Amino acid sequence: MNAAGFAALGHPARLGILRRIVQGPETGTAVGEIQEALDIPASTLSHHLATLSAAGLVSVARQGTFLFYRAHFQNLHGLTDYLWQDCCAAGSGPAPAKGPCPTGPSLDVETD
Amino acid sequence: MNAAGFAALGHPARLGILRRIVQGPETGTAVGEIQEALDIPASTLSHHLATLSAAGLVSVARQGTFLFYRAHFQNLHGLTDYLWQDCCAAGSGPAPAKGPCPTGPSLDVETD
DNA sequence: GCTTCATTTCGACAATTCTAGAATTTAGAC
DNA sequence: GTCTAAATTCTAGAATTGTCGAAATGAAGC
Repeated sequence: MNAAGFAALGHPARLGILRRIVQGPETGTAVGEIQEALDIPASTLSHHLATLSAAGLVSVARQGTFLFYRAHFQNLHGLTDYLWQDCCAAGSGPAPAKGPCPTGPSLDVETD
Repeated sequence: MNAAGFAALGHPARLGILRRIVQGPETGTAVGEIQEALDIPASTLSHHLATLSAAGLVSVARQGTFLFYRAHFQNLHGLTDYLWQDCCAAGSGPAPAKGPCPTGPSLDVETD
């Protein structure tokens, strides 16, 4: 189950899609907006969104003809929580230990 | 670059391998030990270790005929740091906010 | 040098994932 | 009911990843 979550993040396009969703309004981001911003063919985008959704990393809600995708933060947290439980089990390195909100946005998704 | 890291975690076998390495001694875990513990054919295991290594999640050192794999915690941290910078950029949900070492080991890798 | 052990590389096949155009579904407006 | 817009599903080909036995490599010990 966790592997599926990481696998869903393991593609530059999906990382970019998730980022767009995360940085969008809390009410969700429409597929068309993502498509326009990232310039991905609609069917390909839909496929990636389905992968993210199946992994529980995003949720979707319809509003008229639009579908709004929102980040599922709880499951995103769960994913890294899992990783740090592993790390801490080894007693190695001081875990993340980051405050509620560290630096800020500064990510290169397509720098792959 | 980050996508490769997540992709490396995106396979149950590799998650199990990493877990084994992380929970092993800080000096590293020999391939043979991992193989015996997880019962994976040597060539398959080697392939997965190469993937983890290419993603920078583990490092390797030879000692005689043995190869000892160790977790590269800095890069593991970097991976989740990346994720939380994304999340925080949205101003949503209180980031991980976990102390240095939370609960403990209690993971099901193969529960997939 | 030969042997043995630990691990990787090679090679071949199966399985999965990625991509994207075309057809379809869903919902609202007239 | 028909039209239009938004997004998905269908379909298929390309590309990548996963699996694993067999052969090759690297490092000791004799």
